[in-house]
Amino acid sequence: MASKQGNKSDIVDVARRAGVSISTVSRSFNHPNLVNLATRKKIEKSVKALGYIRNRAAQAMHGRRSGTIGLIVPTIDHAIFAEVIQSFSDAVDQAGFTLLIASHGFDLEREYAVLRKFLEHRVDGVALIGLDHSEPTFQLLDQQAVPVISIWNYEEDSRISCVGAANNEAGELAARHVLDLGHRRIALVFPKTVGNDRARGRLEGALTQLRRQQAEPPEAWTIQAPYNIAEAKEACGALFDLPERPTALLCGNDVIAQGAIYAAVQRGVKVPEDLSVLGTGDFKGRKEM
Amino acid sequence: MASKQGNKSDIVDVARRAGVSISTVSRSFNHPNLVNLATRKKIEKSVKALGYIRNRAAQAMHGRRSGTIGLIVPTIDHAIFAEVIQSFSDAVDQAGFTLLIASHGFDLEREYAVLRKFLEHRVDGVALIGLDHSEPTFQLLDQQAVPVISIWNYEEDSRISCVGAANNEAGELAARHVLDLGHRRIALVFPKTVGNDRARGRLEGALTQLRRQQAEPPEAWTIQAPYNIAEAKEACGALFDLPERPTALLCGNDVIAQGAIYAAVQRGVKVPEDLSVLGTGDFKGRKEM
DNA sequence: AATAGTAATGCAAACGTTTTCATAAAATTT
DNA sequence: AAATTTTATGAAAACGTTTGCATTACTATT
Repeated sequence: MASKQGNKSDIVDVARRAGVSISTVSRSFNHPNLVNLATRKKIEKSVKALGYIRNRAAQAMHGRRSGTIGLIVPTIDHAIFAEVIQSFSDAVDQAGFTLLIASHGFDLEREYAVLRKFLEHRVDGVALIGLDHSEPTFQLLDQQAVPVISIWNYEEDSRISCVGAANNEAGELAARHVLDLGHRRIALVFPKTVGNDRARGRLEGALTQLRRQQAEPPEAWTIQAPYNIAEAKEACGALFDLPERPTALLCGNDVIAQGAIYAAVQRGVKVPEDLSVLGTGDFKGRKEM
Repeated sequence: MASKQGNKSDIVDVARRAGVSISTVSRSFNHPNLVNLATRKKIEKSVKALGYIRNRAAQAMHGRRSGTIGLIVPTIDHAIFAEVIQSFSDAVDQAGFTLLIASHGFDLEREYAVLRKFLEHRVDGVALIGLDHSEPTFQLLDQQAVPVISIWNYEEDSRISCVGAANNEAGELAARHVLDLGHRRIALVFPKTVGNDRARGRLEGALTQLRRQQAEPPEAWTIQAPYNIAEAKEACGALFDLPERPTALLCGNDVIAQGAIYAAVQRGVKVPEDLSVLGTGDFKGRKEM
């Protein structure tokens, strides 16, 4: 075995063993074409023998890149974020970078703290989720001039580069669709919009469009429902028990839409014959069974 | 505004602005009690004014810790792993460390590559999932003497520290349970065991126990099913169509158990009256609806 | 009042690399 | 064969910190 225990060989050791200078060793890593093939082989051998592993920390100190990208999410343990993280991770990996990750549990102060930590590690770039961030976060970001991108929502006039869903547009589109279908009595079922820019955007978009076509729903037809099928079902149930019933439901997300359908079925309201239900999202249908 | 653009202030700038030496600045970060309160205040002010952010890379170079922990998982986008990652992340965070993460898609060579990458970043510790790793991975691990832990399965004689389920025991326990219930005609439905140490462990444990009590199932009663309710249902269906039917089903996981129940129901076999079904895992019941 | 501790600070060496500049050797041109 | 270019290498300065040692100024002890 080539390795003794507790060995932490550095570039100097490698150089000595290969009988060359450390500059040559460094060069053979970073600009292999500048060093003679035979020399390179010797170095490679020395590296293997010593079990040498380069120290990125030392590299990073030279103004070179740290080779890391930071991703800050609200939470990891949620299907939708897990998906994003996976894709992001794959891309980062493929580019030869390493991914730093942290979750803040929807707490913007923790988000700021995490960002600082990442900056201490000199990440070469950061990705955040969504466009709602604290002022200090925004300031830190452009004070440090670190490349940053926001994933999740798209807004024309965002303070940082972003890629994601254009929720306002989605809402408008949804409203236009049911209107085009001929509906005039349209109810809106959305989750709480405080601290939920997606829902807010969709709701605003939908309302804008409905107003534009003189189909703004009455107070009683704009209700709130949590992100939870059972509770959404209940909330929608109340809607059906009103004297005047809407002919279409615009739901803020697919979970609510699902609940709405169950509520309708329970009351014998036929979907889509008696009621149109539109969800926003792209849930896959139930695959199982 | 205190910050100009493109400012990359370092500890020297901070020291100069505060009118102290860099040693004092460094000390005020790392051993605040060794520096006079008034001085500390001055330094703090200087830090704020310059928007200075410490460089962990430079710190790491001093043999100090890098402040990072690496977590290598097969895949992120899977509920069970996402849960583990979330918990791990929280713990790492709380300890003031930063989490490096990577997934290898069940490819042990990629796992090795990722480990190397993490080692280049001088992680202070690594966590892996499961106990199946390539020989080079194991060697690298103890050659570099990096603290390592495996999450997922527990095995007495593991090469690396581990914490997780003791699958052999789980299998034995499951078998003992149905035997204690009085069953003698017990079938086993497990996923493929190649490359799936959990399933293998459980199956082995179960078989050991069944043999011990002279209740080893006939060839036809030991079947394979994929991790998928629909297909598991089908696989189990075949089992029920045999001339001689088992009275109990030992399933390798909860998904299979679910499929088994559906298959039974479909054929009018009553669970648990006519058939006992035991799954291994801790799936929550269906919450929705 | 002299002495011994203690508290607060600075100097300079170290950490493991990369990179600029200089130099030697080899290959090419005249 | 001399002059020029190219190729391969090394010496040493930098990167931004931490830390051991030395120094100074106080504070407590005798």
